[in-house]
Amino acid sequence: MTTKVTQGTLLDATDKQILRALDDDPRATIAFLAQSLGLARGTVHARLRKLYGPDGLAAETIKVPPGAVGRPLRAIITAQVEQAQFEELVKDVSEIEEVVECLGVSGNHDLHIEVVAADAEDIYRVTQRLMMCRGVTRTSTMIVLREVIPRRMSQLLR
Amino acid sequence: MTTKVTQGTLLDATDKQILRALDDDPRATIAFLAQSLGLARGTVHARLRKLYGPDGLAAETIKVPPGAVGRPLRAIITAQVEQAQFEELVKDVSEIEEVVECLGVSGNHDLHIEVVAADAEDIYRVTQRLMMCRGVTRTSTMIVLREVIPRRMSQLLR
DNA sequence: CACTTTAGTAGTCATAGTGCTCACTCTAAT
DNA sequence: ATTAGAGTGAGCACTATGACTACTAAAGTG
Repeated sequence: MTTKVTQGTLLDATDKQILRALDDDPRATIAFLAQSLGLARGTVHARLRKLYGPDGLAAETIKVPPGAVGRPLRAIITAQVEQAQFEELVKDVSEIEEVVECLGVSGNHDLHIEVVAADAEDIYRVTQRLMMCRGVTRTSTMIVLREVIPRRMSQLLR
Repeated sequence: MTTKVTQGTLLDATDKQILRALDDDPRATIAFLAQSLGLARGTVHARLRKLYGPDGLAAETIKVPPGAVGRPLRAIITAQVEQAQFEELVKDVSEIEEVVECLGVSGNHDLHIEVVAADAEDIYRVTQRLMMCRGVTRTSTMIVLREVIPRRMSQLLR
């Protein structure tokens, strides 16, 4: 088995089974997992300790619909930046709490920023704030009209 | 308090506190949460039952680094589609397991698809498969070079 | 205003789960 | 053949859970 759960190592079939079951029911007990997966309780216990441990693959996160925190709108903002002051830029962008993710991508645009907001005006304000971040030269905003496939990971655990 | 946790309702301060603590430590016990947040055990128990309950705001999901399941590369693919056969298209795209999310967006591109893959060749294969989905007329691929700000939600729980 | 509803607190209880050991087995690698 | 790593099943003391109680406080209704 390929079980060493450290950076760069893969999850084996048992890890995936456990994580999949946990995705179904995040607060399932160890005993329940063991029983429903046909494993010994100690085994699940040990796996979980590794998965959640210091250099494990921290395995869960909150999945709050942005609407539940007053920000039902989503937008994708792409931004072109001057490479010079990159670290300062990252700091500036990080401070915008509406920013949910920021990726550096290949292609015409340098940054790919995902944002949640209360309404259209709010998105406008966020865009303005982004324009004021050090190094940002241009932005382009796309509003998310529909979640065609909501974010999913469990299909990767097979 | 604004506590009815149903669709369209907001999380109140207590819900947010609990979820934030849970984001830190997904497997924290109810007793621990109660103690560290200065609430009665029964209160946390009741809140959690609602949050995770049938019409609660299902609150956690697995957060597996795609590298841990053999797909260290990420890409954003934008696709233009013919509106006609939309439902069929969604079905086709859903069947591609490398697709992690698919959003309908405003602007020039109709779909905004996030993909994980084993390597560049794998991304190429996924792109080819997307092109073969009913209704897709054009795609454009951006490789994710760096996670400038990793996906984060907890800043919204304040 | 009195009344009802809803949420929280602090306490109890029986049941169940946890984290930990141990001795044993199985498998793959040396 | 021997060793190292993982899984098993069992047992242990300890803790957490879920469900209950009686009581309090705040908010909404007639």
